[in-house]
Amino acid sequence: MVSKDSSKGFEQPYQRLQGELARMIASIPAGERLPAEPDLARQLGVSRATLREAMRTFEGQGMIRRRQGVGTFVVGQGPVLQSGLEVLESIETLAKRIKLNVQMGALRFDHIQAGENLAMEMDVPPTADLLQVSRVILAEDRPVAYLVDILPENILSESELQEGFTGSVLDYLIRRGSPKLSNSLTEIRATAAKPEIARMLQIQRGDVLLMFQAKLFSAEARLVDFSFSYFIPGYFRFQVVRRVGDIHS
Amino acid sequence: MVSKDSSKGFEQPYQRLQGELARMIASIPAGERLPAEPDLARQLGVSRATLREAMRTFEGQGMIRRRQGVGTFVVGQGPVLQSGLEVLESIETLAKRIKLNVQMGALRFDHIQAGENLAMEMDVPPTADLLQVSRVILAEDRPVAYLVDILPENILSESELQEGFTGSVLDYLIRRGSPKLSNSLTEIRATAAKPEIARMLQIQRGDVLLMFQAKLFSAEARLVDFSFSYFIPGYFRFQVVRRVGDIHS
DNA sequence: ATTCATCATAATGTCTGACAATTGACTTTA
DNA sequence: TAAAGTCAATTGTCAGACATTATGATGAAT
Repeated sequence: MVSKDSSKGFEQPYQRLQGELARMIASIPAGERLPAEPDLARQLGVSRATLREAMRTFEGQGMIRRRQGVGTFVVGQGPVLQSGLEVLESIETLAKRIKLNVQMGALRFDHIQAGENLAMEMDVPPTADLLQVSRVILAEDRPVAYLVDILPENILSESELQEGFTGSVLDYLIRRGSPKLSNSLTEIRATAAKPEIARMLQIQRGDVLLMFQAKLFSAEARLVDFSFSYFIPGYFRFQVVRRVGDIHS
Repeated sequence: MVSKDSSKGFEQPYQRLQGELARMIASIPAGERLPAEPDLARQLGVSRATLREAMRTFEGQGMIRRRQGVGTFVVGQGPVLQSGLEVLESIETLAKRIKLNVQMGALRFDHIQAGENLAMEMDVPPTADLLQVSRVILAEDRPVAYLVDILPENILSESELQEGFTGSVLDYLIRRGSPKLSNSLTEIRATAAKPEIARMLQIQRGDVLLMFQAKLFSAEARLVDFSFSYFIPGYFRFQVVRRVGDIHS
């Protein structure tokens, strides 16, 4: 049982790697070279094989580029790191990175029953009790987004959210640590503002909004959060790296 | 110099792997288990390390889920494969899959000079000659999308496109095989239809459109295509799997 | 019979070391 | 000067081993 140094000791090497590598890549100017793999592996305290697994994912997201015989380079486009859609993060986290001063306004809780449509989408009985959390996100005191989260009551209760809720259900669930979250399936749409939402966001009815409709799944593949996010164009930049698909069946 | 069987022999192992693994994953029912890594590696003719690099990327895209001590499983959500944004494919390819009868209309070529803005975005001299390809995509004889591609003249010329162009610059470049394409950086926006585009799409000025602004890069990290895609909501469903980010600096 | 602890088994996670393939710079040579 | 050859550095791949974790089987205790 050599315990390996591993100062933290509570994370799997790969997870720690993912974070440290991301920070390192972000800290290196575009176009610059990363240390050679053997050096980098030593420096990060993992084997080259494990390092390469992580590198491959970052390469897949277009953050780095590797050339055999030459080296690994940080690719230009900074924005990929800034707001890539591959990683799910809260509006707050995202906004902080763009150095926006964000606040939450018009918070509202509603206890609703699933009903036909929601029961279909969320795969629960139509009589299921749900908690609906709605709020406006303000940046520099101007409304920029309207967020609605719908969760089963047994996953999150209103009383639990009363304190320590800063606007992001996602961040709250991550902090709480249970259930363990894995990923979200997000559908991207453009929509016109309905009267209710227009009023909340202080825009005109019919104005253009970017909308994410997301299903957040736990590690056990259970749906824990069904959410609608409406964004006023111009405040956020959402980007995604799409690899050219060789898959032509 | 054991030449390894490797029937094809012209691709790097990893690239071949990516395709074969994708097909294999797609062919396995959701929830089912993949063969164990050592077996799978043997079956695909690569080492376990190489296989794991590929697996890691598919895991990152939410297609598979691995559990230590148990195995690797194909994750449910069919939509991931159906119209996930991670893979770049042409509107035609996408439309075919949804079984839409698609056609191209109002094709138009323009020879333009880059100018200030385009020169910035595309990283070319302001005097560079560019080819602009615009067209409307019709589904069931109704306009559903308006596409504009802008390419350097030396990459694609009008005369070359005169024959065999079916509406997708991407598909054409893939078929031609040069330059080799790697990925695109796509920004997702919502916008109101400008008069010109509204006329093309037979909608009202100011109507809501989903818009992709994409930069397509070659394997040498050169920009080969700068494109704008406008979609009328309701005909396509764009989805993306976002993994919960552990990265909290 | 039921419950609990223990063990064996199998799978992924990680490590080590090596060799192959590619690139770029340097050296040598015509 | 220009071409060819050499060499070192770097990523790509491989093989084998051990570590860690989850599952089911086994047997003992209740």
